[in-house]
Parts: sequence; C-alpha cells; structure tokens
Amino acid sequence: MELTKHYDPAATESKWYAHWNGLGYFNSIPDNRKPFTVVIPPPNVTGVLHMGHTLNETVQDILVRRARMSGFNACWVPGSDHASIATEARVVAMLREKGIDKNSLSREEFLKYAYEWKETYGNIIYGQIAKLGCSVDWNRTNFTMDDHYYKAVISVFVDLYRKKLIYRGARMIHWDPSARTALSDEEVEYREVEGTLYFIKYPIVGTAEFITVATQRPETIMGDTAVCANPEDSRYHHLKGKKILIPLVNRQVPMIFDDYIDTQFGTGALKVTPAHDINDYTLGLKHGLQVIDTLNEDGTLSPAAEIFVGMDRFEARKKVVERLRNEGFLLKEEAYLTRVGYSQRSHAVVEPRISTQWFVKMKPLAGPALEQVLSGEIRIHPGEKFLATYKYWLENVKDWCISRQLWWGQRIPAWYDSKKRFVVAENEETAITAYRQEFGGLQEGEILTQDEDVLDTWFSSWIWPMEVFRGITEPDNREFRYYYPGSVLVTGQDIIFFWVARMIMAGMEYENEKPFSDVYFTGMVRDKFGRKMSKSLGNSPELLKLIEKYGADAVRFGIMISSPAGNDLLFDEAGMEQGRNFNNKLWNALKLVRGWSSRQAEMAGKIEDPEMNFAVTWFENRLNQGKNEIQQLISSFKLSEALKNLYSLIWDDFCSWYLEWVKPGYEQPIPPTIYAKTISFFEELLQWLHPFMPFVTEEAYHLLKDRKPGDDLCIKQFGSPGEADSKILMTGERLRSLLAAGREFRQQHHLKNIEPINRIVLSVEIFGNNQSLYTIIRRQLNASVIDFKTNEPGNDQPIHLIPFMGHQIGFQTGKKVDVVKHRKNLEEELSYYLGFLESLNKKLSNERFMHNARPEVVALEKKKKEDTEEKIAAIKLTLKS
RNA sequence: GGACUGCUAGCUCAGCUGGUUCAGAGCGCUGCUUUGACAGAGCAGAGGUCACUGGUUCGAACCCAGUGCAGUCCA
Repeated sequence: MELTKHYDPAATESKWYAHWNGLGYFNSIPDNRKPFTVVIPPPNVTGVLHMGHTLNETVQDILVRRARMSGFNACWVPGSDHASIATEARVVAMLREKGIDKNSLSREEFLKYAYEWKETYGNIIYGQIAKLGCSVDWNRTNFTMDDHYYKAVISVFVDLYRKKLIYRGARMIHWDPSARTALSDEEVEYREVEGTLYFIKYPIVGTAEFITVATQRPETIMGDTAVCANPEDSRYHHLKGKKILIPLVNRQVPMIFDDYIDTQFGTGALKVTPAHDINDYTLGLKHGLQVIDTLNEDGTLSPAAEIFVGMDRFEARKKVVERLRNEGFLLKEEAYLTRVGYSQRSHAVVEPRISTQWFVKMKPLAGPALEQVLSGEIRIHPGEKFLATYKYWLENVKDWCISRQLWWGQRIPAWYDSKKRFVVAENEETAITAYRQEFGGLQEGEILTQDEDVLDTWFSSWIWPMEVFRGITEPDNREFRYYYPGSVLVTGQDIIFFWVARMIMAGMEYENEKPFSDVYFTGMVRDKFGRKMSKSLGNSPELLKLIEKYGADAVRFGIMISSPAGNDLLFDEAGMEQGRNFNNKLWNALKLVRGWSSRQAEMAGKIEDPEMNFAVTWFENRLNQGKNEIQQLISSFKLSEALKNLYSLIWDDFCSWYLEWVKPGYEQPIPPTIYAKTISFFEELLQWLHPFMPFVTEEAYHLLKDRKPGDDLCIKQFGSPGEADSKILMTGERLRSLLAAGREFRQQHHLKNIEPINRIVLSVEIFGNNQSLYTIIRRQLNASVIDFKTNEPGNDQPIHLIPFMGHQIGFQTGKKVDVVKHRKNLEEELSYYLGFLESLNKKLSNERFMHNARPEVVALEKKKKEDTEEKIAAIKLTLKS
C-alpha cells in the first residue's frame, strides 16, 4: 500500500478511538494490579470545552495513558458538573430569548428545561473529550446530579448538620442581584474601579451646623442609622449626644463614636448603613443600631428607602446625587479609585446583604486539610508557587455560605413548619419522624414544607473523588476501596479554594484519607498577546475546528509544547502547526522505513552485524539516554520538557542522524539485521510518544509491521530503559561534529553535494578502527577515500586542513578554494583560544583559587588548559601549512 | 496595603546543590539546497551586559540586600 504524501489525521483518529474503546482498553475493573486513579475535573454543562479544558484533559490523558502502559490499572473517570448558578443563568437567558420568564414557570417546569440543556451540552462536552483522544472509562460517567450523587450530597449535608458543622443563621452575605441569590466569599471577584467620593452635609439637629461625611454610595443614605467618628477626633467632640438629620428622608439618627473610624479617610466622619456594608453591620451590632434594608433582592430600592422606590440602585445613585445637589447637601465630589465586588458568574455588582442562609463551619475542616499538604502527604506541583496561597487561605478561612436561591441543584434537606421551626433530614418521611421527636406531632392539617433553596455547586463537587466510586452512598464497596485515594488531580489554579482545598477537607472528614497524592496545577490559557480568552474578544478558538484543521494529535502537541506547569500558557496556533509538521515527519520516516522492507538482502562485510554497525550501537545508547531523561521529566511532572526531548530525539537523533546513517543507497539492499533493529527503534519511539500523540503513533505502529489482534500501542507495556554507554555517546558527538565540519567546509567553499571530496585525511586516534564509522563519514560527506596520514599534506592536490578536537583533519578536493578567507577564520579562532588560555592561566596562578576551590574543580581547570593548548597547537600547525 | 511568583536571544521558555568552551532549546529570522522519506523539508548562520544597583565568594544567570517592572492571590 502506497502511503499518502501527508499524514491525514481525519482518516485515522475516529478509527482508532473506536478501536480502543471497542476493545475496552479504557475500561477499568479492580484487579491485582496497582490502580492509577484520576477523576476528571467535571466540566460545567454551561457550554462547550475551551482551551483551558483542552490543556487539562491532555495532561490527564498523558498521565493516564502512560500509567496504563506502565503496569497500572488506569482508571480515568469522566463526568460533568451541573454548575448550579452558572447553568441556571444560561437556562434563564435561553428561556428569555424564547420569551419565557423564569418566574412564570413552576420549579418542575424549569427543571425540565434545565435537564434538556444539560443533556445537550453534556453530550457536546463528552463528544469533545472523545475527539481529543482522552482515554476515559465511559462506563463510569458521572454527573453531579445523578440520583446516587444527589443522595450523597444530601447525606453529607445531613451528616454535617448533625455534627454541628452546618448551621443556619442570619449573616451579612454577598448578594448577587442579577441571579438573585447569595454567594460564597470565593464567588466574588474584586476589581479596581474609578468611582466618585461624594461629600455630603448632614444637618445637626437643633443647630445650624452640619457634619460632612464622605461616601461612595449616596443611594444608601436612606438606610443610614447613625453617623460615626473616632473618639480621639477632636473635630467632633462637641457632637457627643447630638442627633443628626439624614437628608432627603429627614430621619433623626444618633451621633456615635468608635475607634474603628479612620480619621484620615474623607472627613473622618462616617455614615453608618448597617444593612448595606459589612463594616457598618458590625458597627451596628456593637452599638445596637437599627437596620434599614433599602434594597430589594433584585437591586431596586425597597419601600424602606421611602424615595425612588422600585428604581434600580445605579439609577437611584444618580437621582439621589442630583437631589442632594439641588437641595444644597452636596459639598463636593472627588474621583476615587475603589474596589468593587462582582459576581463570578453573572458579573453583576454584588451587594452586602443581611440574610438567613446555611453555612459550613470551616475551621474544624481546615486543620486536617492543611496538615496533609504541609506534611507532604499531598504534593502540589509546582509547589513553590501555590503552597503559600493554599496555606494562607486555610489559615484564614471563613464560614462557607452554601445556600443558593436557585432551583438548579440539590435542594436543601430542611423542612419547616408554619412557625419556621425546622428539622434536617434525608427526605420528607424521615423529616416527619424527626419533627415528631423534636417538636411533638404536627397540627391538624399542617404540613412540613421543604426549604426552597439549593446548595452551592461546590458543595457537590467536593465529594467528587469519593462519590464517583459510590464512596459516600456505599462507603465499603469494593471499587471505592480499590480506587480511592486517587493518584493525581490535574486542574486549573483558579479553583484551588473552590474545589481542591474542599475536596481535601471532605476526604479527610469522610475517609480520614487524602483524595489524591499529587495535584498538578495548570496555568490559564491566554491568547498569544497575553490577553484572557473571551467571546467578546473573539480570541477563543473552537476546539473542534482546531482538531479539524490540525488533527487531535497536533492540537495536543501544540498545547503541551509550551505549557510549563502552573505558568500561564500563551495560545498560538503556530504550536499546532509545529505539531502537524511533526506528525508529517513521523509519517515520512515511516514511508522511508517501510520502503526498505522489500529491499532486505544479505550483504558482504561486517556492516551486517548490528554489533559492528556504529549507527545501530550509537542509537541504541542514545535511545536509552533519552528514555531515562524523559522518564525523569515525566515523574517530576515536567511534561512539556519531556515532549520537547522526545521531539528532538525523534526528529534530530532518529530521523536526521540515525536513519541517514543506515539508509541504503539508491535501490541498494539493506541488511535484514539492521532493518529489524530500525523497526524496533521506531516502535519504541512511537511507544514513548504515544501518551502525548496517541493517534498518529498507533497508526504508524500498525503500518510499520503486521500486528496480531490485540497488539496495540495503547496497551503495550513499557520495558525499563537500559544504561547508556557514555563513551559511545561521546563518539557519536564526535562523529556529528565531524560531519558538521565537513558540511561547513562544503558550504564555505561552495562545493555542491554531488561534487565528491576526493580525500579526507584524519588521525586514527579520533575514531579508532570501527570501519562502519568510516563508511558513515564517507557516505555522509560524499568522500571517495579516507586516509590516516596524520599531519601529512597530500601530494598532487592542495589539502585543506581544519583543526578538529585537538587534531586536524584535511579535505582534498579537485576544486580551488578560498585560502585567504580560510586563514582569516583560523586566525580569529586562534586568538579566541589564546585569550581563553590566558584566563585559565590567571586562574591557575591565583593562590586563593588554588587554595579554596575544590580539588576536582582545580583538576578540571587543568584539563581545560591542556585541551586548549592542544587546540592552539593544532590551529598553529594548520596555519603553518 | 500584605503575600507570592517572574524578569535570560525578536517570541515562548530551559538552565538541578554557585565551577566543564555555559550563556542554551524550540519557534521565528537570514543564506544556500529542489529528481530517491519529508519544502508541512534539508544544511548552515546571525541574534543576549542573564531587569537594575550594591554585597558575599578564588569564582555569581544562580546566594544575600535594595530598587524597578509585570502577573496572581488576599485585604
């Protein structure tokens, strides 16, 4: 079969994915091997996969495939996350486009739409994961709202409530007026914003005086219930006991004093609005102030505001300022840089709001989670970057607000009676029993009603590593005992608190065992200018289109080649082009080697014995060296470095050097032994590359040789790499330098490749008498004869001597060459070495160096001196001739 | 404001405990090369005061201190 000119990924990828999957290679069941467990960070069912996912999934697939090929029972669990608030927002928007208002729907009707949405996007995501080549076990797909998963989340809630680690209470929380729900602290993102500081005059009751306060939020003055100054601040001492009149609403409030106030900020006087600022809230509690909530849950002004009722908060701000100005209360305005909190999901400006919500007590959970990481039980990669952040967060963690005023998610298992007394229980039935026990029977006709709210989506994902194996619902099942704890978690650094820390907490709380041993943080994928990827910038490429254009292997290559762990990755299609070219290089090497299969024939001479063939011996050792390096890099999670090494091992060492060295001449035969060695080298390279680029390698593996059924690269086990002989490697280096020197000579003297070099003269000390080496030199440099008459110029034709590794080599051609230029180059080289020698001499005659430096360093310097002197001698000799 | 990380070639990054001719790789760039695997290629080449300033040391890209710039997290 004739192979195409270029490798065609589209033709092979779906074929191999179906093949692997069909034979169950990705499916795992417990056996006597060691497990290698990875749970996918479940993508949100909000949309399609982006480049961040692509990076994560690729990294995981590399690790999983490699483990599968290294004797482990590899199990990679796929799944998706219901992503409560994010998905609900998308569904609401989708409905709005259809002209349907969420509020006109019942909970059940809405959930029907949400499940439809989940079905559509969940499947798109799974399709993308498959396209990318991910070797996930499709029999183990989990969704965070699956029945068993739902039950698990509820039972964790009930359990933590019973342990008093969950409580309900009125607290100041972050409110998202757009999604109309509470948020956790982590779901708020702060940004610096240009704001205005308004200086407002508040009349002092019973006097003609004013007190001026500075505020960024004039629309909240209707909720003011005090004015406060620092007790040390002499400017306001005379106001003790006075009442202040709130402009526009004309309410009298007390003047209070507290050392919380910063005398330097603004005027040193603060308006206190306990309902709308966390600090004011605390101050209000301390001083027993009234709380007036002037906002509705959608961010419009409530009746309590008295004026501008029903108007949006930002509109109201303008109106309030306008009226304050008109009525003479506005003293001045100043530009002011301030920090504003935005909802991570809806991007609305969040409001501090007092509200009754459910919370998880975090301190007791944080301790063990911190200990796991600090003790090294869990290793974070790259550690130096994230350890401090992790530690700081856990040491300062605040209670976690887990209730959300949404429908899409696990509904909070609390049941209330008409007096708002409640019990927490798995379901309605047990709730009734529990209620009887606690409060006696229900009144005639009274029913218990379940809490309307659902749980934070992270309250479900924190048990992901356990419940995908039914570890919460059936804690002692065999699979869970086998697969848990997992091996490595690969995820983005942006969810270190949302998810990683909390999974460790849950693991410690429920299993007293970490959920994974290693955490590999990937960076954020940005565009090639370093900007975040976003729809509005149009710089977020579609995964499927990229795969269509370059092939999945090339996409994987492109994203891996430049992604050192933890660093942001600048996405550039050039990397994918490089990957595609790499595919093609492999493809063409394959074509070359396949062409030899019918040309195998015995040849006279020692070259047939692979032991005697330098190319074979050298590559064998080079391959071992490469494998050892790559193994080292992978085990320290330096995947992009490992890929780079493989790339150059294949492209440079194998294709550019080895294959050229063993390549038979035009229509010449190749010894079967050499052919067999070449096939086995190629196979090994494909195997090592397979975890990174699974498709092209599997295809090439099968085209290289006929395979028995079941002999697939996907499950082929690695052998352990042998030792590399450094002497042979050194000879290889020397050979490569010689070939380079010969090519440079040709280039400099415009000697075309088809014009032979008549004679090469070199010292026998350089390469000894391995004949196959000289064959390589003659063929690669197109030289007719090789002579060993050291330092002896030829007779009839001029010979051109070049210093080489302390010796000199000569090239004799029929052509005239540019002697002047040649000499000039040599002289330049000579002066460089003379300078270097001088610095060495200086160092060696420095007594302090000789005294203080380690002996081996001194020996090294002496060796350098000898080498340099040899080289100088060789150059001088060359110049003389 | 606090903490962390980074600053090495045009770009993206290696450079392990200070010491080989150590200033590197890939991409890009420049030149040359088209019948025998591959122009999606081959060969060769040019490119850097290792952010700056001081210090420690026989010796600093590497250690220490300070400065500047960038990014991230937390107030």
